[in-house]
Amino acid sequence: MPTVYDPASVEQRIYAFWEQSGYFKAGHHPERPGFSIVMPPPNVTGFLHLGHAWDNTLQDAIIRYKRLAGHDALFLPGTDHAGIATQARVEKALMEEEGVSRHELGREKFLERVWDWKRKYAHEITNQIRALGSSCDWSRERFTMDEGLSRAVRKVFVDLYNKGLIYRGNRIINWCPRCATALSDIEVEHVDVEAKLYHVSYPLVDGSGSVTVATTRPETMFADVAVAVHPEDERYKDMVGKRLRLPLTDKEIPVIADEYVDQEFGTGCVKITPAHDPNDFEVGLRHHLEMPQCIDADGRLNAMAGLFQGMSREEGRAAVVKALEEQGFLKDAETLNHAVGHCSRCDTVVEPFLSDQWFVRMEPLAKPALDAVSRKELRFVPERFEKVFLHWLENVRDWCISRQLWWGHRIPAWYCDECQGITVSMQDPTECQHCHSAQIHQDEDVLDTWFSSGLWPFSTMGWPDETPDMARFYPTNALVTGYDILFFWVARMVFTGLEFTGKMPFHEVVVHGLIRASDGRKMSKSLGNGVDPREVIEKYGADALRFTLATGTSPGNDQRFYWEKVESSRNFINKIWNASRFVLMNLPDGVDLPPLDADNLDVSDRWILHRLNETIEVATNHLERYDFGEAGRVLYDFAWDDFCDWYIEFSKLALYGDDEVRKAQTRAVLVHVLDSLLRLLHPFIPFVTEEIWQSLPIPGEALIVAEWPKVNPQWHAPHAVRQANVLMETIRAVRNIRSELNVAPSKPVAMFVRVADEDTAALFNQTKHYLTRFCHLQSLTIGQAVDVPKQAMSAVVTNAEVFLPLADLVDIRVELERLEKEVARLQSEVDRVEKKLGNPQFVQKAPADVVEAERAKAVDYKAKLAAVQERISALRG
RNA sequence: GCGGCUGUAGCUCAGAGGGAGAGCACCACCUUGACACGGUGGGGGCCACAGGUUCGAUUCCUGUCAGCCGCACCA
Repeated sequence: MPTVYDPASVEQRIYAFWEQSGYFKAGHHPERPGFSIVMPPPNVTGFLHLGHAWDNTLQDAIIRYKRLAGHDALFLPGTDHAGIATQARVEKALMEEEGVSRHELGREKFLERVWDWKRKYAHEITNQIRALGSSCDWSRERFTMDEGLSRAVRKVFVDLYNKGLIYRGNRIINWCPRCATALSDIEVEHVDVEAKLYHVSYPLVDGSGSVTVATTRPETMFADVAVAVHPEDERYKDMVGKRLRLPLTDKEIPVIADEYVDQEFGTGCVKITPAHDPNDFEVGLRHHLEMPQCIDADGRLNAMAGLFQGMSREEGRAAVVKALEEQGFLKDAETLNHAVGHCSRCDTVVEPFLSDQWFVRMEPLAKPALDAVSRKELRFVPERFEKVFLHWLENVRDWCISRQLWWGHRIPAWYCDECQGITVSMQDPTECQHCHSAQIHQDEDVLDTWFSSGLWPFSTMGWPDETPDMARFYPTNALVTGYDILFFWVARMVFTGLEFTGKMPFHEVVVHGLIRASDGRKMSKSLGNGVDPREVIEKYGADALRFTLATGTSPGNDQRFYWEKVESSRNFINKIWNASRFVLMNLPDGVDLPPLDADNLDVSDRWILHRLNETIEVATNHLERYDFGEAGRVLYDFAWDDFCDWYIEFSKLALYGDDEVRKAQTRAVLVHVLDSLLRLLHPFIPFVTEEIWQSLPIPGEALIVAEWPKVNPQWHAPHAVRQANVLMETIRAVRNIRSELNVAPSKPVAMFVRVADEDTAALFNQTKHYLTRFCHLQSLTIGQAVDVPKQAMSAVVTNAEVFLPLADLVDIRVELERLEKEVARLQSEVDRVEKKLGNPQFVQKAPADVVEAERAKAVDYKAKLAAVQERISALRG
C-alpha cells in the first residue's frame, strides 16, 4: 500500500465492481423495508455543476446509509429534457457552427439534432454521476421524454382537461420576445430598475381641457383603449364618461372609473392598455373593452403604431417620448424605481402579451396540497421552508403550460378546421370529436418542462400502470433539492401526486442551499467563476469532493466553495488511508483475530470501544435527521483525534511488545474499530472506505452491502473513560512542560507523581507503560508521599501532581510565573463555580445533575488550585 | 410592502440554556518503526448592538444596525 492514497487508481474500479455486482439495484430484498429517492433529473443542457454534485452527494449519502441500515434502497436516476433551455442551447450551437436557424432546418430535422444533443449530454451526465460515486439503480434510469413518461404526461393532460382543470384561453401571459415563447410566472425574474414615469397629457375631445396620465410605457399608448381614474377621486369625477383624443393618433378613448387606480400614485390617471399590461387586462375584462395589440410577438411595434412601426420597444419608447415632447403632450418625467420582469433564461425584458395559451387551473389543485402540508403529511428539513412553500401555494395563480417551442411534449389537442372544436385524447384522433370532420390539426406547441418534471416521482415508477415499483417504492421517502426549485418543482410534484395518486409523492423534503464561489457570489457562466466538479474529482478524488460538500455546513444554508476545504477533506481521507495501512501492516498474513475478550482489554481498549459506541449513537442520530454536517464532524473527530492520535499510538505498546494475548486483542480492537469506522464513513466517502474494507480480514463481500454498526452495551465503560482522560491529561501536561522548556521530546526524563489516593495510585500504576513511552521517561515514581526535588517543573492533573526534575533547565523564576498564571486560571474557574453554587436559586432550580456536575468541578478545581499554591510556596520556601 | 436567512478567531464556518469550537492561516519544536496530505505544543474571540425571559443567555424572545435571499400587478 502506498503512503499516499490515489483516488484515480481506485474509484473507477470500485464503481465498476459495485455496479457489476448489482449492488445498486433495488428490489433484491423484498423482506426488508423499502426506501426510495428519485434523483432530481439534471437538465440535458450541458455538464453538471457543483450544485448537482452537492445534491447528488446528499442523496447518495442517505441511500448508502439506509442500505447499510437494512433497507431495500432505491436511488432512481434520470435526466430532464429541459425544453426551453435545451432548445436554446442547440439553436445557439447550430447558429454558431453551421449558421443555420431552426426554422431553416425545419421542425423534424431540428428535433433530430436536439435528440443528438440529448444523447451526448445525457451520457456525459450519467458518467459524471458515476464518477461521483452515486449508487443509483441504472436499470431504472429515466428521461422525461421516454415513451412511458410521455404517456404519463398525456394522461395527466387529458384527465385534467376532462375535469376542466386545464383550459385554453386568450389571456395575458409573460412573453419573452427573444425566446419567442410564453413563460410561466415563476420563469420571470423581477428586477428593480430605475425608470421614468412619464406624465402625458390626453386632451378631451370637446376641447374643454385634458387629463394627464402617468405611464412608464408610453410606447404602448397606441393600444390604449381608455383612461381610468378612481371612482371616488374628486379631481376627476366630472371627467368620467368623457372622451379623450389619444395623442399622436386620431383615436378617441373614454375616461372610465375603476377602483384599481391608486389615487396617490402618479397623477391618479392610468392609461388602460389591456393587451400589454396584466392589470389593464383585468380592467379591460371588467369594462368590456377592446384589446388591440400594438406590439407583436417579436417585440416590435406594429402597424397600429403608425410611424413607429418596426421599432423595438426601447426604440419606440424613445421615439414616442420625443414626439410627445415635440407636440407638447409631455408634461413631466419623474424618476421611478420599479420591478420589471425579465426572462429568467435570457434576461430579456418580458412583454405582457395577450395570446391563446393553455392553463392549469390552480386553485382546486393547490387546496388539497395546502391542506396536506398543513396536516404535516409533508415534512420540510429544515422546517422553515414549509412557510415559504405554503405562502406560495396560497397565492398561486393559474399556470400557463403552453410553450411556443419544438422540443418537448407536444400538446395533445387537435383543432377542427370546420367547427373549430377542440379534441383532446389519449390516442391521436383521426377526426373531430364534435363534428367528426377529418380536417383537424394538432396544436403546434409543447408543454412547459415542469409539467413533466412534476410527475417525476410516479411517472418514473411506471404510472399510470400499477407496476410493482409503484407498489413498493411509491410514495418515495425523501426528496433532496435546493431551495431554488421549491416552487418550480416540489410544489408541482405535490399537487400532481395528490391529484393523480392520492398520495404525497414523498414524506420529507430535504432542502439544501446553493453552492457559491469563494467570494460569496453565485457561480455562473457569465461571471466565469464556476468550478467544474470533474476538475475537483480529477485533482482530489470524488470522496474528497463529497466530504467537502456534505460537511461543514448547516442544513438549508448556502456554502462557499474553497479549494482549501477540498484539500482538507483529501487530507482526512489520506489520514484514514494511513491509519488503515497501520492496522493492516500489523496483521500478519493469515492471522486469526480472536473475539474481543473483556478480561484482556486494557484501559485504552475499553476507552476507544466506549467512544466508538458514543460515536455510533450520535452519528446515527444526526444521519436520521439528515444533519450531515454534524454527523461528518463527529466522525471526523472520532477518526482523527480518538482513533488516530490516541488509540493507534496506545496500541503500539502492545503490538511491539511480547504479550501475545494482548497483541492479539489489540489487533482485534484495531480491526473492529476500523471496520466500524469505515462503515460509518461509507455514506460520505464510499470509494476509499470500500477499497480499505476489501483488504480487512473480516467476513462480508462488500462494504456497500454490509451492516450499519450498532451500539454494543457490553463496551459501555465510563470508568475506563475517566482513567483514559487522566492519562491523556497527564501526557499533555508533560508535553507542555517539555515544550516550554525546549526539552527535546526524545530526551528521557524522570517523573514523580504524587497521587491523592489509592485509586489514583492504581490508575497511574496501570498506565505506567503508556506514561513511560508517551512522556519518554527514564524513571517513574508514583506515591502518595514522594520526595520531590526542588528544581522541578510541575503540573496538576485530576487527583495528582506530576513533577519533572529538570534541574539544569529549570529557572525557578520562570516556573513561578507559569504557576502563577495557572493559579489565576484555576482561581477564576473556582470563583465562577463557587458563585453558582453560592446562589440558592441555582441550587434549588437548576436540574440536579447540573448542580452535581458543578459540585464535582468545584472539588476538582479547588484541589488543583491548592496543589499549585502549595507548589508555589514550596518553591519560594 | 410581506416573509426568511446571516452576523462567533485573520479567512471559511460549526455549535449549544450551565466550562467559547473546527478547518485553513499564524508562531515554535519534531525526518518518533501509518501518515510532512504528518506529529507535538502555542498565540488569537465582550459569540454585531440594546433591552427582556431565566437561578443562569453567546444560545430563547423583542427591537436596532449591517449584509444577503425569496415573494408582491403599484401604472
